[in-house]
Amino acid sequence: MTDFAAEALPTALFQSERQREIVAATARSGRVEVAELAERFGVTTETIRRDLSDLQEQQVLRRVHGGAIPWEMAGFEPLLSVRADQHDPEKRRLARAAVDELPTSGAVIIDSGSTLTRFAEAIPRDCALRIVTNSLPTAQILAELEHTDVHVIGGTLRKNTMAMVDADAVSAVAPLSVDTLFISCDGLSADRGLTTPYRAERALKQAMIRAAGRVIALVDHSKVGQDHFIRFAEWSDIDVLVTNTEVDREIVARIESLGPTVRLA
Amino acid sequence: MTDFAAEALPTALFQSERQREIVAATARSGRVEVAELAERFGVTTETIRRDLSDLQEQQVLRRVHGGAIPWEMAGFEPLLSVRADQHDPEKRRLARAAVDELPTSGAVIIDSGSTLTRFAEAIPRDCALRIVTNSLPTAQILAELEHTDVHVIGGTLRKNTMAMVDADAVSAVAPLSVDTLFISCDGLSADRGLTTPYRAERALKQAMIRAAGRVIALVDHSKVGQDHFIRFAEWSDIDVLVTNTEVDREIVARIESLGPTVRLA
DNA sequence: TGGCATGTGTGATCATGTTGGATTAGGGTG
DNA sequence: CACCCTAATCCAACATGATCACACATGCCA
Repeated sequence: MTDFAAEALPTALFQSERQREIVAATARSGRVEVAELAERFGVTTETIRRDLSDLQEQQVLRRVHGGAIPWEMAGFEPLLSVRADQHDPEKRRLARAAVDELPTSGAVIIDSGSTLTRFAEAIPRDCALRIVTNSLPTAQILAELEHTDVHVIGGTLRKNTMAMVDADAVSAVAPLSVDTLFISCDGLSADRGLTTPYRAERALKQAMIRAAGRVIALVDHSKVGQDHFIRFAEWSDIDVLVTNTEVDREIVARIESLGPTVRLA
Repeated sequence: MTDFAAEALPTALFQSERQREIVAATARSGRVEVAELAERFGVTTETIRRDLSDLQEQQVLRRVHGGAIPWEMAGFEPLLSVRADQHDPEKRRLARAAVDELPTSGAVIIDSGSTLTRFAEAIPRDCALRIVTNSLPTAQILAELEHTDVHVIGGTLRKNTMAMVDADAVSAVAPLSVDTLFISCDGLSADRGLTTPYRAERALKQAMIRAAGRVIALVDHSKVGQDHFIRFAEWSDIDVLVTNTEVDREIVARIESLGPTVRLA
């Protein structure tokens, strides 16, 4: 019971002040409760509920039964958010490095995955390419690039990755021809190439590889040396592998002997 | 506790002096109240309100209901995208009403547009449908419906609407057959039906209408009576029009005589 | 005389409380 | 696992008082 903020405030607060406090409390403790807030501010639970609804509309926090939680902690699939939390700085690092691999003109595909969403964030604002993606969050970020044409691959939305990976997506990718593909995977090794635990991903990723003249794989070091059940690319398919400096150098050497250039960041 | 209110000033102050004092008080305590200031300076609340409006224009403080707070403290910039939207409350109202038109099973299409994004938010969490949409924000919201299959229509992203409306989108919609379509428009009138200023939208919206057994139009009252250049649907295409109670009742009557049921919310 | 600053009055809007009826979460229990 | 129960929570609708915006009136001073 951290009662540090329990001092009864002498004056009634403005709505905006109260809402600011609620946001701060939510960010601090990760969760606030309606009843607790009502008591603390000396208002009814209905008022607090209205505050929470307002703040939810402003996308500052998200309502849950009985209270609210910070916006960024909500909704997005455990898989992606957990991973993002885990190796986020590394992913940003290699995303920044991979920007060098963007062509100066033409078209590229950006695969789905949290690393590639970080990559999309790292693309300079003056970029003037045609970019194709099957990832909803990546598309959203790319939309802010003024001079870039964003093309979304349609299909059934896989909710844990927020990406389209079904047969519709494959047939939308098949006719494309792009300069560069930025792809990711859930595991890779020198022996088995790029792998994923999801069968559905295989056809799409292979279609993407066929569509691209040049393939750049962005994979953080935690996945290097891990194998999964479904194998979708061999090393001869990959032109450049971008990963973190923390990676096992011996594996890097073996991969490089199989063709790809490996860049560390 | 500096009891600065004790400086009861015998002489009436000039406006500029009073305003300077208000700024100082706001900076000092982080908040001022209209009534309190009025009493302190011996002027009416209306005068204080005018002062606060002036000072807000000079960006030294920010008005809130009942008083004002320092400019810089009004922090956490809420995403203006949602809030800046015109007629947002009305849209939410009619979105809630339109939920009744959802079938209990089967497939539906949800068109793009801010009203329909509000509609997606209003869909109950236990909804178990297959939902097709060409709107990125709508897809993102639908992704949280656990039992719902979300299908995204691919194509080139139109950045101002965050939706796909090109030829790719049309050919993705063409083969579909769904129970209900929820559609919007930029203008409608009894004479000219549903219209939009965007030529590209026409083919897609017509394909959607052809794909659907039942068509529900969600349009807030501000668009009723407005005509735009491109006409994409006649009233015989529309089964139900959901709009706000503020709408011109005479227009409603004329529309109903042409076939559609009109629901007011 | 005209431009300001200010006061006054009125109807609109806003923030909050209140109430009653729906929903939901979380336990049991079979 | 399905079912039911209970209490908490939520939501919509209405009521109320405070606050606000606007139009207009007043008064002051160059």
